[in-house]
This record gives sequence, C-alpha cells and structure tokens, in this order.
Amino acid sequence: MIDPVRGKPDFPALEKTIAALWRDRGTYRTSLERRRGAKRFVFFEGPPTANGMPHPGHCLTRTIKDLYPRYRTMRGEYCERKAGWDTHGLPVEVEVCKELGIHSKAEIEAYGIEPFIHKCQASVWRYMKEWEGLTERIGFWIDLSQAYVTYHQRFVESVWWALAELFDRGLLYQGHKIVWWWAQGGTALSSGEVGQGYKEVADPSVYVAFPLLDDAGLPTQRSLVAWTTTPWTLPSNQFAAVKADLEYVVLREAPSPDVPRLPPGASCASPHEARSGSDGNPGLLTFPLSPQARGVSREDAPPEYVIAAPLAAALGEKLKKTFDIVARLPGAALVGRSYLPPFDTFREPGPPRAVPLVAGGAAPVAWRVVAADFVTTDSGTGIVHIAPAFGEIDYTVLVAEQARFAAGEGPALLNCVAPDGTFTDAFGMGSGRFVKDCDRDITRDIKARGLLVHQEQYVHDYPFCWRADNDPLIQYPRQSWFIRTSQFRDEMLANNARIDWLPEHIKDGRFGNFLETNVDWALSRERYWGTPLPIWVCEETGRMEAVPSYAALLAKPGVAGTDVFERAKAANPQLSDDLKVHKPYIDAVTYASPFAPGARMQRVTEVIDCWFDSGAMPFAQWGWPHAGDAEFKAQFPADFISEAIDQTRGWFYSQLAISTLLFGQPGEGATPYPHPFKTCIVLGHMLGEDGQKMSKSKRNYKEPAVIFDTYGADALRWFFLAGQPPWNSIRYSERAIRESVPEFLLRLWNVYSFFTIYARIDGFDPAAQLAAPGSLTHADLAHADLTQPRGWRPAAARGELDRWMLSELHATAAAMVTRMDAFDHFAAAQRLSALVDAMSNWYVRRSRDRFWAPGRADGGPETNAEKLDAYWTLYETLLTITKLAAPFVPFVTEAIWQNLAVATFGDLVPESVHLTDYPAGDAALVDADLVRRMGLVRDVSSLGRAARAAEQLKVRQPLAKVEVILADTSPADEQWLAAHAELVCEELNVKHFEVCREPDRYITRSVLPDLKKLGPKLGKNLPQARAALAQVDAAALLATLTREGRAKLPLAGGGEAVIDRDDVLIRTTAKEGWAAAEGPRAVVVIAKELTPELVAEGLVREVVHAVQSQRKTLDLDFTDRIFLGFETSSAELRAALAGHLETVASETLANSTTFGPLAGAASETLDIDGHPLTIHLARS
RNA sequence: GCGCGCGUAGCUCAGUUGGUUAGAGCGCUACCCUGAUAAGGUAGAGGUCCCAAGUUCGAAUCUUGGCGCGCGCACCA
Repeated sequence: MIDPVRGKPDFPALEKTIAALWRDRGTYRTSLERRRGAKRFVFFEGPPTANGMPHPGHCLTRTIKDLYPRYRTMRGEYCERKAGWDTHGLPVEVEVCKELGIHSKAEIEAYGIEPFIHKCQASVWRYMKEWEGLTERIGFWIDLSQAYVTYHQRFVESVWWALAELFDRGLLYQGHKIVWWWAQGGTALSSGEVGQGYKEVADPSVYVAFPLLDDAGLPTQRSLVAWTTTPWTLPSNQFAAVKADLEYVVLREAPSPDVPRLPPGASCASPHEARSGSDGNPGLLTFPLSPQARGVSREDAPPEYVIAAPLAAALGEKLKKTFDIVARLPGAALVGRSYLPPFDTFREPGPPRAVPLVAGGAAPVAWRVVAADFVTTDSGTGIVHIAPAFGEIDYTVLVAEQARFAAGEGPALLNCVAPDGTFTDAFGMGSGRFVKDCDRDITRDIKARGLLVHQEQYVHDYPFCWRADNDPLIQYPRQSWFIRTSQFRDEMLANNARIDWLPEHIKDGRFGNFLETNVDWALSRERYWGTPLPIWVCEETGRMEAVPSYAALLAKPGVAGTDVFERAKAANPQLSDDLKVHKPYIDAVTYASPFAPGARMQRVTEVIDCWFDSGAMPFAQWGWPHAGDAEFKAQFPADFISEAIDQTRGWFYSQLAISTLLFGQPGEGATPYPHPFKTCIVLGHMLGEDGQKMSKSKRNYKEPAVIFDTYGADALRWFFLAGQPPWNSIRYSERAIRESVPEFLLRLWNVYSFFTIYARIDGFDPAAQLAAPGSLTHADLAHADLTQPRGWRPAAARGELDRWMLSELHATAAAMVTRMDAFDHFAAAQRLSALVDAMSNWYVRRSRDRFWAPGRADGGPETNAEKLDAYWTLYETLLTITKLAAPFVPFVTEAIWQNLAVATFGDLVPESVHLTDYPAGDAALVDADLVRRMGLVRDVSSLGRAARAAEQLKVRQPLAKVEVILADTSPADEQWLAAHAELVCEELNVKHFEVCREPDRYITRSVLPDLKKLGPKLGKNLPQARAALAQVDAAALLATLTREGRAKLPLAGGGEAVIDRDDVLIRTTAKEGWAAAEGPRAVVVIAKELTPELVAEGLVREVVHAVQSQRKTLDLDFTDRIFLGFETSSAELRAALAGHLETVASETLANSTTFGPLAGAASETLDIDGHPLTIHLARS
C-alpha cells in the first residue's frame, strides 16, 4: 500500500535515510550491473587534492559530475565512475612545511627527506573523511574503493612509461633556460603555477643613467637612460638594447630663468612658439638642434640624457624639468657604443677590451648598445637594461650576441645571484641577502654616484609562489627538463577543434588562445614529493636513458640500492610499498652503465610537475600500459568531463597535451581526435553571498554542511542545476538556495503528498489492481509502466484533462532527453520545473472535484471510473516525473519511488528509481492541439481574473456572464471553448460563459502583419505594407482573406503587395467601458451588473469563507463535522442565508445549520460586506 | 597592455536562427482558497534591455567604438 505522506517534509533527514539505503543495498553497483555490456558512457574524474577541506565549488563540480552519469545510466548506458586523488606536489609539501614550521629547502633537508616524504604521504589523507562524507552526502555516485591515487606505484609507473616514451622520441629534453624560479623553495614552476600566483604590488621603478664611453673608454656627460622595476638585476647588467629604427633624442636640462640664456635665435623659443613647430611633436621637445649646443665642453656641461623621442616628454614631466633637445638620432646610431655599467660587479678596470667577431672586426663582449626588435615605447625610456640571467627575452639577446663571436670567446652569462635568491660574494654590498630586499640599498648607491635619473613606485602584477604567497618569484637561469609541447601546437589545436566545449567560446577563446601561445612545458621540480623523473645518467659519460617501469629498472644489469627501501620497510613494516618508487629510496637505486664500462647509472634528482600526473590519468588510472589494457581501451577517450574554468590551464590542458603527444600522431593506429575527452562542461566560478570571490576570512559563504543540514543536498543540487547555465559564475547564496526549494522540490512533494493522502482514502492501490499479479516482469513494469491493471484505461479513453496532463508529460520527457543529450541540463531543468508547475497548478487543481467525488478508486464495485482515471493519471505522471527528476534530485525522487513503486509493487519493480529507464516520452500520447487549446482555457481564465481585478470585482462575488472574443476566430476553437464553459465558469465564479456573438460591441479588430513571414517576402516594402495594413478596413480584408486565401494590398509608392491569410495576425482590442482584459489570443469581457440573487450568493460565499476560517482557527480536522448557528440583525443577510442553508452546510461539513445561538459553541462576530453576523460553531 | 565573458525589473537571473505587448523566481501590493492547510493559488505595479554609431524593412539579439564589472594571460624590461 502507498503510505499517506502528510506534513512538511524534512529533506535533510530523508536524504540521510536514502543515503543509508543506497549504501546498504549497494545501489550504485547494481545500477552498473544492470548496464553491463551496454554502450559505454566514459567519464573521467578530475582528481581533487584531499589535503584541504572541500568547499562549495567542489559541491558544484560533484553535482554536475553526478548528473550526467546518472542520466546516461538511466538511458541505458554503462558508466563506470572511478574516483581519483591528486596527491603529489607543492600543495602537499607546503602544507607539511607549515605543519613542521619550516619553509626553506635547507630546512627540509635538515629535517630529513625520508621523514618528510612520510609526512607528505600521510598529509594527503588528512581530510579524506570530509571528502568521502561530502561525496556521499551530495549523492555523488562514484567508486571510492577503486580510486586511483597518483602516488601509488602503479600510477607512478604509468607516468614513467609516458615520460620514457617522450624521452625516447626526443620530446623530453634538458634545457638551460630562464625559468620562473621560486628561490625559497629552490624550484622552477610551470606557467600554470606561475599564473596562479600573480599579486598586485608596488615595486621600485628606477631610471638609471648608463654613461656612454668616449673613444678612450672614459665616461662622458652623455648617458643612456634605462628603466627597470628590478633594481636587483642591475649588478648583472650586460647590455642596453635600443630599437634601430626608432628616433632617440639627447636631452640637456634647460638653463633656469636666472641663468643667462643662450644667444637669441639659437634654441630658446618659448614653449608656446615651439609648439608651432612643424613636425607635430609636442611642446618643449621640438627645438631644432642648435649648432651652439653641440660643442659644449665636458667639464662645465650639465648631464645629457639619451632617450627615445616619444618618451622624452614623459620623462620631463616626471622630473618636472624642461629639457632642450641637443641632438636627434636613430637607434641604429647608438648600436655598438659602449657604456659604463651601473656596477663594477663583473667589470675589469680600464677601457673595454674588444674581441674578434666571426664576421670580422671586433667588439667588447658586454656593456654595449645592441639593437632589439622587442623594444617598444609603451613605457620606460626606449632603452632596455639587459640582464640575461633574469629575463627570458634578455637571455635571447645574450644568445644572439654569443653567436657573433667565436665559440667560447663571446659573452658569458653574468649572474651574481645564487639559486636561493641571495646575492653571491661577487656583489659584495648585497652578499647573502635576498635580492628583492636589496632594491633600496642598490637604488641609494646609484643615487649617491649621481646615476639615478628618477625614482618612483610602480604598481603592477607580479608573480608570487602560488603555495607560499609571500615569496616573490624571480626569473632565473636554470638547467631544467622540458617537454616539447610547442612542437605539437598544431596537433593540439586540431585535437581541440574536435572537442565539444560548453560554453562554446572556450574552444577558440580562452583555451584556443592558450594553445596558440604554447611554450614548452617546464616539467621538472627540484623538490621531494612527486613522481620522480625516471631518467638515469651515466656518471662518466653523462649519457642518459629513461626507465619505463620499476620492473624495467630491476632488470637492468648490476642493479644496486634496492636494499635501502627494504631496510626502511623492515624497520617500519607500516611503510607503504608505494614509496619505493619515490625519493629518497628510488635515488639509491643504481645500475651498470651501458655507456661506459664500470660506470654506474644514477637517477637525476628532480621530481615532476604534479599536473603531469593528473593529465596522465586517462591511462595511468589503470596502470596502463603495464596493466589494465582492456580497461584502458574500453575507457578511452572520455565522453564527458567537467571542472571549473580555472582548469583550462590545468587539467584540461595537461590531459590534452599529454594525450596529443602520446596518442595523437598522425598515421597508422593513431587515435582519432578528439581525445582524451569529447565533451567538456566548463563551470563558472563560484562567488560568495556578496558576489565577491569566496573567501574564508571574509566569511562570505556558508559551509556546505550547513546547507545540507538546513535545506538538504537536493536543494543545493537543484539550485546549481536549475538556477543558471553552468558556465555562469554562480552566486552561492543561502537565500537563493532556500528560495529554490518551494518552487520545485516542495511543489513536487506537495502533489505527491496530496496523492498519497487521497489514494489511501479512496483505496487506490495500483498493485492490487493488476489484472494478473505476478505475471508482470521487472522489464514490463520498467518499460511499459504498469499497463493492464484492472480498471485501468488507456489515455485515449480518459477525459481530456488527463490526456492533457499525459501529453504535457510525454512532450516534456522528449524535450528533456533532447536537452540532456546535448548536455544542456539547465534547459532540461526548466522544462521539468514547468511540468511540475502544470501538474500542481492546473492538473491537480482542476481534478480536485474528481478526487473528492463519491465512489472508490479500488477497482471494486463502488469504483468511480473518472475518479480512477484521475488516480491513474496522477500516479503515472508522478512516477514519470520522479524518473525524469531522478538524476537532478536523486534523494527526494528515491523517497517518492520507494513509496509509490516499491512499497506498492515490491519485487515487481526496480528497487531504486535510479535503476529504472529514463522516460523518453511517448509521442503517441502527445496531443499538441489539446495542449494549445488547454492553454487557451488557461488564458481565458487568467484574463477573466485580470478583468475582475481591474474592476475590483472579487472572485467570491458570483457574476452573471463572461464572454470571450478570440483574436483568431476558429470555429473549432470556439466550439471547444464553449464545451468548457463549465470549467471557465468555475474558475471565474460566473453563471454563464459564452463565445461572444456580437464581438463588435466590445472590441475592434485590426490586422497585423506577421513580420516573421512578411519580412523576408516584402523586404524594403514592408513599412509601406504595414502602413497600408493599418489604413485598410480590417473586417473587409479579413473577409477577403478568409474567402480567397489571399488579398492585394495597394502600396503608397504605387504597386501592390499580395498577402496570404498566413501572413497576417489579428489583434483584438477591447473598447472602453467594459470590464474586459485583452491578451494576444483573446479578449474576455465580464458582465459587471449584479442581480439581488447574485448578491445573495456572494454573501453566502462570504459566510462560508468566514466559517472555514473559524474551523481553521479552532484547529478542526478537515473531516470533522460541525453544528452551526447564525445570528444577524440584517434582514438581507438572513434572507440570503436562509435561501442557501444547504450550500453552507455541505461546504462547511455542518450537520445542522440554524439561526440562533448554540450551546457550547465558539462564537465570533464579524462584518460580512457591511452586514453584522455572529457565527456559533460547535464540533459535532 | 592583450584575450575571454558579462551588463535585461528593487534583488538573483532566463531570453532558442534578428520579428509585433522582453520573461521567471524572490520581494512588494491586492485578492482567492481553507478537503495539499505551519501549505497552495491568482492578479497587479515595476524595464531608456549600459551608452553611441552602424547593418537591416525591423536590433535586447548582429557589427564597430566607448563606459562599467568579472576572469584569464604575461618579454610591463
């Protein structure tokens, strides 16, 4: 039997029961079993890092990741969901360092790498309970027991295979490059990691004079002005770069007014006059070069500054000084000139020594002006200080310069900074101090020596370590390992082009752009807790080889050092075997070099970027190729993945890059694009209550646990899924989550509750009514939905309201499947919500009288057939909606299924709604015409209410008549409306309803062009046609159109337009003076006149209303019967009541109604439309 | 600086290929129901669709340029 469900549901409590049910029965596994062998729907879980607490953003991803696999499973596909955990890398190491209260690499080494690694391994499981709790609580069905873990040996070995493959193909190389360097952490970072750590900071911005040298190698008064925001790089200055075809000027400070000026006519025009100069350059700086200005002797001359012409004015403004231009010259004229570097760090005393060039001639190796195309005039001075050690582009200058000299003769890389970010002894004044901390002293020193032209603060974004955000990164030269991803740019783009991105703009926008500008992947990390780079080096020759697995390592000749791990394991049996492929144990493993007799092969020291781990999960989750061949082949590529937008540079990229490099090469056996994923939903960012970024310190969001306990997981899921398209940024607001409950979950629940209450009262039990209980199989029930029970009638035999409901139901199901197959759950959810609204606010409301009608619904002799139809219709509708909603709100739907299906049919139905088939909609039950006409009735009712409201004619007051005029007169529609007069009368509380016979009394008709049809047809003539249409006699035109199907319309500019009946729409407008309301499809007119009888009825309704309120106040059950007594001094009210006592009695469940007081009754005196009345009410 | 996205009612947001009166929920106001009842329903008010120009017969929608917000990127030396 179906349990009656009453009262307000406690969703959180209910969800916990359901979660336990799934856990106990292993429902997820069963759902897989049922689809074994079916077409696969492949899902990849992007592994979260479990060493931090889950937050609302994870709730969103987990909701989306659950929705589609559930849906696809119900649609008949087989969707394994294998969990995974990201466990390596800086996030973990930094967390452990915090715990230990240490920071630097030196401190880690002092603590000991071995215990440090153990701590890292333990740390990744720290919040596992919370993560598993969240996963179950939000209803994310995923197999946690089979989770892949990136530090597991099997996973590591898969990554090794990938790296060995890349190494063997020459795609993994060691390069000396300028990398973003985390000095305190002693490692390079990937561009993705660097991107995580940008912060806005104010750095010193200095303009420094580099005095040009004369032929004797002595500094002149004339200096290049270079600009930098990193004063600490000045001691390592090596070149100054200019743009060859850019104009530079030589500035000299203009004499102050009290100093005698230069001879008149030379160069001292006033600024205003100067502005009239013909070359269009602004202001003061347009003086022609004066002959006198050239020959100033060195000693008494003021300093002269060389700067790019377009930037000279800006410098003058900064210095608040006026300058004369004493020379103009192209950048090319500066190239080759030597200058005095700001520091003598690397400079020998004496004039610069020239070294022979390959192309002939000679040049000093450093402190010389070079030409470079990257020099711009966007900011600075147009003269770029080049310190090749600390800038990627600077480094290219060095490489280019080196090429001009014979090998070994050219400039060496100048670098006075140690890997830990401190100055070496080569730069004495900063020795041992962190470079950025020396900026001030360096600036002061330059100033003291008269070389500081200008100094200011410069606010810009600068990268910091994403895991230690007080540590600024520096660019630093380092030997590092790279993957040649840039060589595969086109392949990655081609692969990307085949991926379905949602939203679509990610493909060519954010992600495509990122691929376009791809640089080689800086893979290695000089750290401890990560997948060790599986490359062994010959200690003698330096030659290397990559090892693809631990077994391959053990198979090497003369392997030694495996005992280090074995001893550790013996000392500590708890030690995980997975650690044997990690530092420090793996570093101990050596073998005989194949390259030099007697030499040993030793592993390089680095570990790798943890993003490579997660990007390798498509195969590494199975341990492929060492194991899991069948699984990998069956589960690659993924049909669907989803993460938030920050993963474009993270997991989305690492997967695509690795997959493209490993599996994407054209030719035999290549995996066709796209891989490793076909569809990716990119989720928007989650914002806090205030629309700002979520932040723990700001407390602008509620913990998920609070939401779960207050509103439930379904509420949160529905909010995520139905609130907005998933790629919008979502405002995670408690208010919005709370408000999403009544509009869908509660509405559905209320209908369900309504159904169960009356089903019990009327004895409706679908199982008991089966014609042949037991003859139905699971499949019959699951697919055909309870066909052929006794008393059951097919839809065609039921009333039109039932057919309408079933039509809406099946149309919605079909639409939802279309939307869901296109990964558009937002649209699907909106359809679903509209369906539940239709069921609650029209079907149930209009069917109430059938549920309350006499007779039973148990299929027995007292059965009322129409009533039974209503039950079956509502039952089928509820059950189908439950299935439709199941992937969205899995808990509440399961609760409903358990009662409506399992409690009723027992073993005849699947034990969980999630084991059923998703309804695809039965087209045979969709009746578009019926839906349209029902919409018409709803429109008419709605317009009627609007008309009443406009005239302040409250619905309790019965009125005589309502008339409707359809905009588009169709006899069939009119007939249909007439047939539903009773319904409309009831909705509007009127006595008569009819289609108006004399529409001209109330309305005027006009003919409107159907622009969508007429636009393409008439084009430029459309405005004239519209004007003509407005003029023409609408009635006559309509008559013509109806009669002949088309009409000619003369146009103002001559000519005519031929229009078809379908090209026009008819608009009806209500005339003044009637209680009328108009909509696009109809005008509804209400008769305002009241007869005494109508007034009396109105009064009676008021009294009934008052009695009902009193019943409610007295807390009577709706089945309680009562005695009523009325007292009134109003003859009119008394007469009205006297005429309708029976109505009052039946409406209020009164056993008797009398005039006069009642003993033991609750009494209330009130005013009924101006008539005094005392109501005495006693329980029967 | 470059790129991507967004800007629609008091608030949170939809708006499908350009088309006639731009929608929903919440909130507000009025009303209805009182046998879903510590629920439910109906209606109303409320909008220069950020601004400007353009394309078009027609623009919230397409184009360009501004302004504002968010995010991303990084050779800002």
